[in-house]
Amino acid sequence: MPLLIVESPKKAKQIASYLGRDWTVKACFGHVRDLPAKKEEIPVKYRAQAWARLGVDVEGGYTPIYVERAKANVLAELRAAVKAAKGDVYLASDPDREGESIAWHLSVVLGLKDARRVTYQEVTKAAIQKALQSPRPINLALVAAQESRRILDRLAGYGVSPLLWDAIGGPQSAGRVQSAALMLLAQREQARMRFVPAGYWRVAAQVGTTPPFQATVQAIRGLPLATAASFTPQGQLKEGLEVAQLDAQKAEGLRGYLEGREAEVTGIEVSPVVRRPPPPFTTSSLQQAAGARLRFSVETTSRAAQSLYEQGLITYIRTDSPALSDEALELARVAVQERFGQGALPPAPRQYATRNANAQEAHEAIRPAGDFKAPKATGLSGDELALYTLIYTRTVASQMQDALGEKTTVRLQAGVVTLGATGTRLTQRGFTALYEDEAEDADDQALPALTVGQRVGLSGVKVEEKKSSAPPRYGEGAFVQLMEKAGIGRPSTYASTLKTLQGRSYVAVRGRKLHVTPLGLCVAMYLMQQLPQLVDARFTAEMERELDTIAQGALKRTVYLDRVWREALQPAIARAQRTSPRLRVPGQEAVFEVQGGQVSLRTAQGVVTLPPELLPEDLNEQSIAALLAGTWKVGRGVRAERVPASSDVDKPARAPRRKKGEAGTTKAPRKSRQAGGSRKGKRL
DNA sequence: CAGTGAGCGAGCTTCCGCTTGACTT
Repeated sequence: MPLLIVESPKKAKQIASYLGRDWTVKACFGHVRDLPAKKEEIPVKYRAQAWARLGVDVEGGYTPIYVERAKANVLAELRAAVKAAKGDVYLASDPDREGESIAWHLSVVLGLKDARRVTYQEVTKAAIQKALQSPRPINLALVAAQESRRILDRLAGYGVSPLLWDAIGGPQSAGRVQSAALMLLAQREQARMRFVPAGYWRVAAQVGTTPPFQATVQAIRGLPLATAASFTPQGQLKEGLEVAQLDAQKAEGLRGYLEGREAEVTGIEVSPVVRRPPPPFTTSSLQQAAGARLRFSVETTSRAAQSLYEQGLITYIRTDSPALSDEALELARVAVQERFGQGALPPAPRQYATRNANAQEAHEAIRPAGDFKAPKATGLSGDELALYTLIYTRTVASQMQDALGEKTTVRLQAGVVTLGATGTRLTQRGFTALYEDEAEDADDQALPALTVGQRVGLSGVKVEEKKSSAPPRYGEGAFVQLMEKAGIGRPSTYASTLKTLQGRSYVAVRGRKLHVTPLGLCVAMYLMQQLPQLVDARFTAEMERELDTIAQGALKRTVYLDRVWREALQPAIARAQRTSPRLRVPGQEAVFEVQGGQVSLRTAQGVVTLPPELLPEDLNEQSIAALLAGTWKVGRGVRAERVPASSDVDKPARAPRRKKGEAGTTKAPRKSRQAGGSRKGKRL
């Protein structure tokens, strides 16, 4: 009886139902071998080698040591199944670089002579049967690309981390993905600390039509009024920009000038607006949307999605492709037709392509599985119902018509002052019909019918001083999307990278935003100075290009690894200073110092060890004085948790217990270090 | 003489990516 091996047990069950009793289908649960993680995993015969710690013979052609990683019973079951199949085995791991590698490791571990590799893009009976008819040998060039990736990550991670043990102290870590991610966050944090806000004024008047509408001052004597975009991050007016700047007195004068004055409509522009439905979900866009709309953390989303997948309600959850299978396109179109009628459907199904250059597209989009159960029919509740509804709605919406409308821009002249207003009106709701519970854009207003030359009255003039704001900190979802765009990490690792950064206390979540801790800033700055190539997101982009060349058979693995290791990383590690970094705190007369994994703040008045919950945003003159006096407490001088905006009120209520858990995650590892650190517990 | 404590030295920490339960708390 032939044997088919796939990665996921869920998929195995599905495929077994297609193939019937003539086949055995087994899961290998992902990778079955890996480099040894720690000393006791290194086979005894290698332990004396200088390179043994790395698990890769860097002197002998980068030969890796592989040890079995899978749970013992998994491999035992596979071996028994291979025996029963008399070697008639098909390897159907995922159709990407990692999947090819898994197939190769399986062929070695299971002693398969002429391994038969099969791949398919969608899990349907027809696709599987077709795939089984054309098995091919394992693509060893693609395996070499994966092996290069694995070795590079090991050399970078295990090569650089020890520098941090010396320079920072404690169980610190560095890696191609986590350090580049940390750097992105640190750069944003630094940009915020350096940011100098600039003041500007917004002046708006009510226009006395029926209905009335709001118009804002655009220009005075033809000179545009300064806005946030007129200033540099240093708070200076941008070079060569001529704008009108107000102060309190001038703004008040302008108010008096406009109040009760008559204005003339001098221009009306109407332009068409087309809004396309958003594409079906990938791992990263689902995490982003669930964060924004349901206020889920990345971890909450991952957990709920995994459960929905296991219940057979949605397709595979770790994917970088927004594409829908033909079957799914049809089911989504049926759902649209049943609810909104034929008119809501575009003539042809909409197919979506990824815009991500690194996408491997081994799976389709995240969508309802099977027969597209309506959310109400699933019997779900709580987080899972909310997430399923989000996925269902997004999938169905993706097969609906565009929303069409027109945007009207009006210009008014009142003496020397030019005012403007815009309004958008939808003429065809299209997919937005599915999102009717949504609040409209705050800027959108209905404009009355106007004609050029018409005279209208201004009243209720409001002047408001505003400040340009620093680039915002990332929320978890937005950051996952940034990682994807930068090409660092994979759908299966976005959540765990965030967890690693928090577990190491480099990053903390406060008010649903990602903050870099003082320790994270010190680590990032140290790496930036000593190993700039590692923290550069372009390192990964370059790696991906080279791996592609290896996969095409046009570049030798050893040649590439020599270039990144022997000629670049290894000498940089050898040259690196191992002294602890000092980091000036922007805007303060203070310096971060770090010793034994502990960050202290040094000022002219003295030195104080920073409490673990202190974040850079907490530092100002008052808090530094309190720290030195030993009276600082978290929450003092920190804005209270944001009260939900009114538009959030109708969203599903979130259980408060989760917030508590999130706040706790950053504390535990630090405590263990302070206690002397012999605790072996793995938190990650 | 037995117990205590200071001081010293050795050993440890770590990567990324693929997949799920089986464990506690």
